Amino acid sequence: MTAEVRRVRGRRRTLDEEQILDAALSLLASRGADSVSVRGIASQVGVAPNAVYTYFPDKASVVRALAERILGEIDHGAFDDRDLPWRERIHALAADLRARLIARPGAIDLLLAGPLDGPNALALVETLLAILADAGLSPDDAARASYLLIVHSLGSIALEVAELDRPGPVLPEEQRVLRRQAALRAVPADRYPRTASAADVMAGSITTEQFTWGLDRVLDGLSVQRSSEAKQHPPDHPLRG
Amino acid sequence: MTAEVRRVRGRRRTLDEEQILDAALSLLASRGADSVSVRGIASQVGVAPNAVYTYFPDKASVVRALAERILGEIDHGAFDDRDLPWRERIHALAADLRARLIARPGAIDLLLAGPLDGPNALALVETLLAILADAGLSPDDAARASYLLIVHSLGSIALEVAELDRPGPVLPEEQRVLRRQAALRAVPADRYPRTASAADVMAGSITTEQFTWGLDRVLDGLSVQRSSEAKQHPPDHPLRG
DNA sequence: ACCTGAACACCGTTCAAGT
DNA sequence: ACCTGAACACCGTTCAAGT
Repeated sequence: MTAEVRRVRGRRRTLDEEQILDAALSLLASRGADSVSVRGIASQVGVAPNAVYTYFPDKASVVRALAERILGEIDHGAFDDRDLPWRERIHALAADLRARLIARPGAIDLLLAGPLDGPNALALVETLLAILADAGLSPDDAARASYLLIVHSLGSIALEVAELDRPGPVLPEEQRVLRRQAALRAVPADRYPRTASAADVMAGSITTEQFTWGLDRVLDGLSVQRSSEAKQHPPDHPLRG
Repeated sequence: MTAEVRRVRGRRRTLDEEQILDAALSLLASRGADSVSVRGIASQVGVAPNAVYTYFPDKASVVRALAERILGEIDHGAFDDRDLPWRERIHALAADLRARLIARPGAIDLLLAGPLDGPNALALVETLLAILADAGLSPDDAARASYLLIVHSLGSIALEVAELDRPGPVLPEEQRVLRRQAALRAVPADRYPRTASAADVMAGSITTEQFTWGLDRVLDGLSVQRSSEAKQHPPDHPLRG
């Protein structure tokens, strides 16, 4: 019955887990993933390095909590409007995730540092499964599809972030494309003829537009598979609702 | 005319770049990505830590060279048989890449640590573009498609490696699925009903079979896009050849 | 119970010195 | 030209001690 934790003896807590994660997030935003160190966090909150170990057993668990917290910023309620077409809902969810992770380079490294098995990661999967069920996919198809969509989204983000000059402030998309364009135009056409002549298109692969295009191709692929394997419910006409 | 570099004065080189990369690769295989340190490499080749800086300007360039070397292991010649169906050629290429990177956990982190702009990365893109051209895609479509395929492949691999208990030896696929299954079966069904009831299917998402399935969905998506935008050349009947 | 100081075993990198 | 020893500024983590 006593859910409250008794802290009778000894010093009061000067911090809590959230303040530690706040500090870590601010370091991540300002100076990149490498600066998210136990010592850096400690000095950010004004405490000795080893005081962090009062709240987390090791650095890995701080990183896990940080990844969870970033995923927790997503408002799942924004994507469960079943009146909207399911493709739109998935696009909105993916775009939201991408915008958040690109804005905080280094965050994707934290997410990919371990299994995505926290409550907020599971909530994200659950939301995706709900949308895919509304789209008419069977539970098994929806499970496979949700993983494929996560692979596409996180994979795109990881490749896009890998192009950044780390660390440093995030340049606007247009400038990043121009840099990539310059690099790709320097590709020797004698050795890489196809790459060289497609340089400008390849440079655009890190844009929002191409991310959306790729997502549409994946969704097309899922629709093809669905319509050929389960003809009893045609596309965009879910059985339920 | 004198392509040979003159080394008249001073000590002879006791090493070369390749030996450094050999040592780094063996560390990567035996003790994971974290152990690929300048000091670790140096002691592996039996030299003082700072001797590495004779061959590489900094650690980042060692990592770049290492990523390039891993991509260089792929035998592109194995995928340019134009008598084989293009889907098969892409599957073979992706499967080869995946097998190499899963066998060496940590390698995917090195690849995603910076831009994929080295000679071997470009050669990989060039090979993909050639296959996609054989498939009948326009140069622009092929460029977009090649990036999408790389995103899917590297994204799958990154998520799969993130599930591993790092560091340590790579468990066989079946055992990794069983571990994941156990974790997913523990998901509370009241809060995550869809995830919980799809636990066994979700557990299989890190398998070769699911990787292949996902790749097929992406390829389906590309085919849909191609057949609706360019009906002049039907699927699996390239214009050329 | 929580925080500190000090220490241990690392890390990347630089610099002056030796050959 | 190449390698070394020593140093600098880090890192994660542990441990005994103080309140």
